[in-house]
Amino acid sequence: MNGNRKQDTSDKIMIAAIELMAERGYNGVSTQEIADAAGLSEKTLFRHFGSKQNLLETAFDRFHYAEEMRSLFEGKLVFDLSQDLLLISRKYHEIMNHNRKLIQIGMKEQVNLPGLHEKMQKHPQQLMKILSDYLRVMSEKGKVIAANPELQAVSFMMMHFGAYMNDIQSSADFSSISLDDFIKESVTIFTRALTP
Amino acid sequence: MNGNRKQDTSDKIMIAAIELMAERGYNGVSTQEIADAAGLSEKTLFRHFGSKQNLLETAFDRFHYAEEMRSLFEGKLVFDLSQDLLLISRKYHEIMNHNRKLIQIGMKEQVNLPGLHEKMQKHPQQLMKILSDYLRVMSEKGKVIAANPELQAVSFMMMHFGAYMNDIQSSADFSSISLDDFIKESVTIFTRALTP
DNA sequence: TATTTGTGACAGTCAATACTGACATATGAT
DNA sequence: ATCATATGTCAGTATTGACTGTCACAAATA
Repeated sequence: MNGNRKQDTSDKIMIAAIELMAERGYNGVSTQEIADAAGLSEKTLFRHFGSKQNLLETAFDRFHYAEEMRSLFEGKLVFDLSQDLLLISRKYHEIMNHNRKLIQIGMKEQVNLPGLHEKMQKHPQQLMKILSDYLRVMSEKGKVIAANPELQAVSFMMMHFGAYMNDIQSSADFSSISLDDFIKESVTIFTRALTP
Repeated sequence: MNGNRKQDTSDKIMIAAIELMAERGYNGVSTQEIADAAGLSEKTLFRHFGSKQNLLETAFDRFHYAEEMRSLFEGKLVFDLSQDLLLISRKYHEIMNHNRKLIQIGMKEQVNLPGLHEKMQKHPQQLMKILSDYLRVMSEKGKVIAANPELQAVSFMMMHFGAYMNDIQSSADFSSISLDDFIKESVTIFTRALTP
């Protein structure tokens, strides 16, 4: 009915590639395996992408969820520290989970994907800017202790980055602590620490 | 003079392997490259280790710094929250840095090294146990608010795990914030959050 | 000096893998 | 029905990479 048969197969291949490479790394997966997983022939893979390298790069550009962060929080921050930190940290994990596979690939390959690292750190950086700006304003409002907003923001982000990385690595997470409990605890801690 | 010529070459090879694999991953490095980097012949590599797989496993066992954590803190904790958290977090980064290359390899390869993940998480787990025990005692002493010590300990560890991972990944860390400043900030935050 | 031990050089095996070309086949559009 | 487009099949190339065997050489040891 529609003429996007080509796009569909391209997508299938890219999705299969991402799936496999996230587990075994770029060099750990063959083009044959990717094609099999996509239910297509290896030849088709090369017809679409020309090279394995290009396949990964294209896949990354296509499926890297790169929303403008700033707009996500427009009007959503109510300047209640606890509530806002909760919103921010939930959004953070939401975005990171959305890009989970790509992040896993990026962790493994610094060499096969030049320039990937910058893309991957864009979200966290944006978010950190938003958070430190927010903390600065809150400080001016007298709702947060006057200190170094950057340092505070970094600390908060690092905590969640750590939790996320821990989650990603242990396929069977035995930490026995749910992500949501952790998020709430982090908010409690920071609220108590930063409230004057 | 001494008969450890054999051990010396073995070590050279293992060190070269660790160095290269930390950057490019297990599949990203050939035995030829490893031998070259070690200044030896490929044949020697196989004479010593039999297989590439075994080389990595042996290297891991040999160079994985796995100190008994408990003894490191015997008598060192003075039950001043700020001071003790500082000691613990510094020790954490010290140990992680000591195992830096191996951790980098472990992040990339879940598949080529079965059982590696457990070894790698031993330190953090031990440390977390120590910290949560410590917080429980502090709580009983009335020096820390009564809450969930495990959750508090996890939060603290996650923060430092995140900082460490961030450090490892960005070869050129543009975060413009020094590790020591971060450590101090983390202690400040938690001290303020946990003190009654 | 004679012997053992560790290493190098070289040639080679065998399997995997990225990638290509030629031809046939299916599917949708006109 | 025809035609263009997208895919499959099959056979093949070239390279790489893990790993082996053989012989020669150097150094420590006895």
